[in-house]
Amino acid sequence: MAQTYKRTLVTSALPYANGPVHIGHLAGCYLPSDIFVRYKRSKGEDVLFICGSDEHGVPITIKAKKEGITPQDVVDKYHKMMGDSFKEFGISFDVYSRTSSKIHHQTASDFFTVLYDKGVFTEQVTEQYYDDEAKQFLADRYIVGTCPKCANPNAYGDQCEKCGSTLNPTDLIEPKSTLSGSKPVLKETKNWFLPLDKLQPKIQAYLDKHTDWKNNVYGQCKSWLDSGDGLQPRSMTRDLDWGVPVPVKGAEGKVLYVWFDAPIGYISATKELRPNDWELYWKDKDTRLIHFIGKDNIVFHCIIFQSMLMEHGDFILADNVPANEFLNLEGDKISTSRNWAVWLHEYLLEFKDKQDVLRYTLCANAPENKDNDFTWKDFQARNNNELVAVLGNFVNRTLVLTHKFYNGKVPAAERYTKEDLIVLEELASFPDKIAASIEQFRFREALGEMMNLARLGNKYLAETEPWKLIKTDEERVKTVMNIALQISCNLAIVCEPFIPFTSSKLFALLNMPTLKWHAAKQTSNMAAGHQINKDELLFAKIEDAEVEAQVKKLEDSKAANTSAPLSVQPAKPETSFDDFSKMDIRTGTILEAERVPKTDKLLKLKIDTGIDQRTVVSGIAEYYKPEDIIGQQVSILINLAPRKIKGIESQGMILMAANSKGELSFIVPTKSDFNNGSEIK
RNA sequence: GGCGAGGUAGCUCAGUUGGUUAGAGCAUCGGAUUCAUAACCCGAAGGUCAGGAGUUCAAAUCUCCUUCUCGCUACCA
Repeated sequence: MAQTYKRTLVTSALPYANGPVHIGHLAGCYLPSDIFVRYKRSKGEDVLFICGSDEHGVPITIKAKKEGITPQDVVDKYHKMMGDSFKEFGISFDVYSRTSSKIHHQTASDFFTVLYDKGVFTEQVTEQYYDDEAKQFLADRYIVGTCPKCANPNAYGDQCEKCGSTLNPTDLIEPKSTLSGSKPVLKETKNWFLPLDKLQPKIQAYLDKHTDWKNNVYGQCKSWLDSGDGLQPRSMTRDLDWGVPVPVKGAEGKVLYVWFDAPIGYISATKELRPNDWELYWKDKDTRLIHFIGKDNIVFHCIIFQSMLMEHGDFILADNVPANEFLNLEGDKISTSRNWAVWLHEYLLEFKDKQDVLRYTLCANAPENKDNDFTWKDFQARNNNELVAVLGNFVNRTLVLTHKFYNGKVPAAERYTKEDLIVLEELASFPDKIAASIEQFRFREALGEMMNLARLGNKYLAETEPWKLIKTDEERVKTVMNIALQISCNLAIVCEPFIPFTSSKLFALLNMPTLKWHAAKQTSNMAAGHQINKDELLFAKIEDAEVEAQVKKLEDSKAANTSAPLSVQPAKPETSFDDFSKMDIRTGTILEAERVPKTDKLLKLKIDTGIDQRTVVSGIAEYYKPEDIIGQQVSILINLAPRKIKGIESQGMILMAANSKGELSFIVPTKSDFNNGSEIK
């Protein structure tokens, strides 16, 4: 901690180029990093701010396929859209690059080669699904099949989106390639793994040096290291054709794992920005590297990427990784697929030129230590009660009075009273206070301090009452107004990291050039006789109707989602009667039921099948309590091969109906005299 | 079930190595005021610090148990 650095390299998580940017992204990492960087720049420090689009990975190829365009088309579209949004909101990247660029491919490829030549990777041959028709291996996302848990026939190879379970492609019942529709076959393939298990001691030592990281970040890293068997080797290559080709002989048709490739994007973007001296920022011990991310990226940045850098050997490691938690919206998780989000490009259509209002609100409500909720009501309140009433109002009354008394010319401070000196001293103390908070990544606190400066101004005016004093003591009023103007000017300086648009507007109103951080410690930035511009409001009130419309918009999209008929899964491929009749399904009755210890979903059932009594383990504990289902009639597949689950041999499968929410229900005869062992056919 | 992060005023959050009557902003109520976007300024009210037990002269802060929320993870034939 005591270390001092000559320069800072700030990276902000590379957004994935398959959708527009929403407020969660902004609050999570782009706004905090921007505030941090703007502050550093204002202090005159050497800082670079790096970002770009993450354009590889399977979801992009799937989206492309769905829309009938190429992956390049997809990333071109969103790269531009995201870049525009960031620019419009004043996120001041020094470079906004992309991982599909040539320089990135080269950089990532070289990086891999270095690790490969050093023998860092372990090679491992595994069986993966292969599509014979399309002649390629299938990424998890390219395989759909029936979810073994909720019977959703459209589960992906890595996850079922209906019930949320994490899957392996081999878990799927009736897997199907999304490329050709054919049934994939298992085929051997070689991939290169980063042996995180062996690197664990090094990573542990690295983390031990950074116990000052935020609780959520440090805790989550520890969770990975300490849980179960510790870190596991992870494949750094994938059988896919969209990405950076693996630069190894015999690796045709393979690309780098997107999480290997993406963080290297920070390096290539730096190269792009500073072709000649980029290494200064990545390889010099005097550089401080900071990754701003959201909490979903913690493991990749703190463990995997740092391991890569360590093993490469030439690079510095991150000094801090300030990750924010998640921002919710009106009480619900932000969701792209449910359209439960505030999109930046849409926001600006309805709140033109109000970038700073959103920046302010998101910073004030940033999920710094725990998940937080964004509500439109709060957005309105922050604008009306804080930006308008405190900051805007102070500046406005200062400007109005200056024009009224002095035709807009800054009066000279004639003689300071004791009270004046106290206010001036306090005024000069703000930059350091705000800076201290920013340096600790406490942006909401920093923002609060900034507003306190405006409060100081309002209080000063209320106490000195220049509008009254002008009738009795004109000389005194000059000093008072001079001080009020100095406060306004210093506000323009210290508010810049948070609300840069307002800052430049305020500098313009004051007819002042943009001043840097150190000037905010001065109390005489505005010289006597200086002419200010005509007063104008910094912020406008936001009316109830405006935010109500936004809430309604959200409610509408929620209604659209819930009123939409529970989606029905498309039919599976044709099967033969023979295949069907191989299954022996009977009615049975539950005799006993108990929870399987240490699981959330499993019940151990004893079933009378009419033929015998057998034990079945079933994942229905979330929907049925053991005591409620004793005597319950069920349908059971009895000739399914037995399988051990949590050490218990399960001899059959209870058939369940599953709706699109993944909820389960027993299927039973609707007439009474169907004894155990009745065939279902 | 395991691991991690949280649970502090109506709302959003601070509370440093345990130390006197637990803080801030917003909202509420009262007062003052009119330069200002019914804004500002002053003041008040509002908390068994999730619950319980323990350690201590002293606990929001340390230990244990219970409970709720979020994230990761295991189980689903």
